[in-house]
Amino acid sequence: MSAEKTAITPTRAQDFPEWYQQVIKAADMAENSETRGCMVIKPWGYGIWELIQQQLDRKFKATGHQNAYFPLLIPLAYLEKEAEHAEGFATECAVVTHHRLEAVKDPVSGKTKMIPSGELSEPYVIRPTSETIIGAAFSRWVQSYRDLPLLINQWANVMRWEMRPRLFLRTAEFLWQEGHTAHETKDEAIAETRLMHGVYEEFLRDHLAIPVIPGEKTENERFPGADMTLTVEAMVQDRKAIQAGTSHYLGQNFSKAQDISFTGRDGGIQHAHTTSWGVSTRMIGTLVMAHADDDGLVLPPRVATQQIVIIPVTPKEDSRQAVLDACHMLAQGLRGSSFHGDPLRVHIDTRDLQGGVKKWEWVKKGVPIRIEIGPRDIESGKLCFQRRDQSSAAKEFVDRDAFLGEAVELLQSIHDTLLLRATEFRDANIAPCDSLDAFNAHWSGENPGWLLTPWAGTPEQEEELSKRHKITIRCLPLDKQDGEALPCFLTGAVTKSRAIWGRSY
RNA sequence: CGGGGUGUGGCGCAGUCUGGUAGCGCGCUUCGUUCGGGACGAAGAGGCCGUGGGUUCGAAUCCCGCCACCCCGACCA
Repeated sequence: MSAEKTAITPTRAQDFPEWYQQVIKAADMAENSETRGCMVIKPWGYGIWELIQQQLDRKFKATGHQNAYFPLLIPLAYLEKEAEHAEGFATECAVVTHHRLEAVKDPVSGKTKMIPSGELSEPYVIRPTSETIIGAAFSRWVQSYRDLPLLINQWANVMRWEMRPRLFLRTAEFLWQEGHTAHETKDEAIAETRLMHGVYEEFLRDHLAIPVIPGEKTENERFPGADMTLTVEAMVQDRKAIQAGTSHYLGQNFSKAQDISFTGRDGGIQHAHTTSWGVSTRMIGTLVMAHADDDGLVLPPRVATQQIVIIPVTPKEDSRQAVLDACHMLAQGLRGSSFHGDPLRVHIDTRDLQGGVKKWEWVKKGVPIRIEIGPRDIESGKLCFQRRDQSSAAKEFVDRDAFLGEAVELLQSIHDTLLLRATEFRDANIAPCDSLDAFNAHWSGENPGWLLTPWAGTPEQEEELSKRHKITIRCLPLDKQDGEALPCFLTGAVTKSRAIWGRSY
């Protein structure tokens, strides 16, 4: 049998990285911009981000956080306060050194050039993350234990001068949220770190249909300046890992460096315990790599810019208006339903294009449900619908009235299917491993998947293995730190702890 | 920051070796046929060939500089 035609070339099996770029292009989500390493996020991609924002923001508010906004530019001196943190971000910082331009005519070409002038006495760094500038504010805001906890979130853009950008996964500028909190005690701060870690896990699972493994980073992989970094790790279709979100317990490192201190219940001066946590537009890249197929994007319904697209089939002028009326009536009805608290997002595609062109456009954009209504359906009261989680040829015919009642269930079923598929794929690609020989052999494969091992090695031993196989410990899975005591695959030392190893983005 | 590559209508490319003033496919516009369907035909619009200088009667093409982007590494949400 000849290979079926796919909407995306190459396919995942042929060239995964190129397939990824083509999916984004075909779905019209984003494009590279003139500005080095930066992307233009187009409406279809930005719509996904807006939904992610709205839904996450609700969860942040529900857990007691408030939004605020801090400056894009950070005084260079702030970054020098926490040594480990500064060192961690130094090579990626973009620096603002001037505050005006001067028009100068080039004597040779006669063209006017704008030359930076007005050098700043103190340069600014474009925020790569905001711990330092938010910490400076916290040090002013916190005076007494009564001012704590301080629970702040910021939706913002940040800049990290990355050497190898890739749409959504790694861009020089990206959008994210960064939560920053200060607490009276270590226990409270750690509880907060875990709470938000849990929020991320739940969000990825219930909203993006991405099953993640919650775990802790090893010392080597920790955020610069953190005492503990929790992560949610997703496996995408080439079996690589993507860190989808992190939550850090920063101890008193930043509060001591930036003097976030307060008078405690006993009248003594104490330093706050702080946390920070964030997810970024990288989640959109993760979503693409987790769910898209060889026909393009596949959107989980909760973050689909449009959840249902209705394509009127109007072959004859005399029935045209009746078909359009039926489409509008159906859309109206559907918009009256709600899915997880939001009205259904329904679009009628009335553009004057061939039906097949429209269909494939929406397939490539990943719309969960496509509906067609034509003259024959007007008489019968039916409609034809197609699910994006099924073959692009599969069609179902149902009564329009019945569909109205089933639409929400249908969307949930699509979500469940995506989550189940991703979970089965992930679980089929995590192998237990207890010997060094098997470990070493594993990584020579093309797309090796992850290994779960008993682990009691040192950071130096971890680094050696990481470099040799181009892998990292993705995390120490939270639910696997107190298992059966087994010998570490490297050192032989008996341990109850397990580590997950894999290649990552 | 190292190694490679590419800059030509909206997109993808040919033309560059062997200088003589620009071409193909897709897309776009219009008309017609077709269509529960990613169709076809015809006509049409659209380009200071990345940028600055040099050689030449003449440069997309040769020489020098610069800039940008892409791919492969090291770094990273």
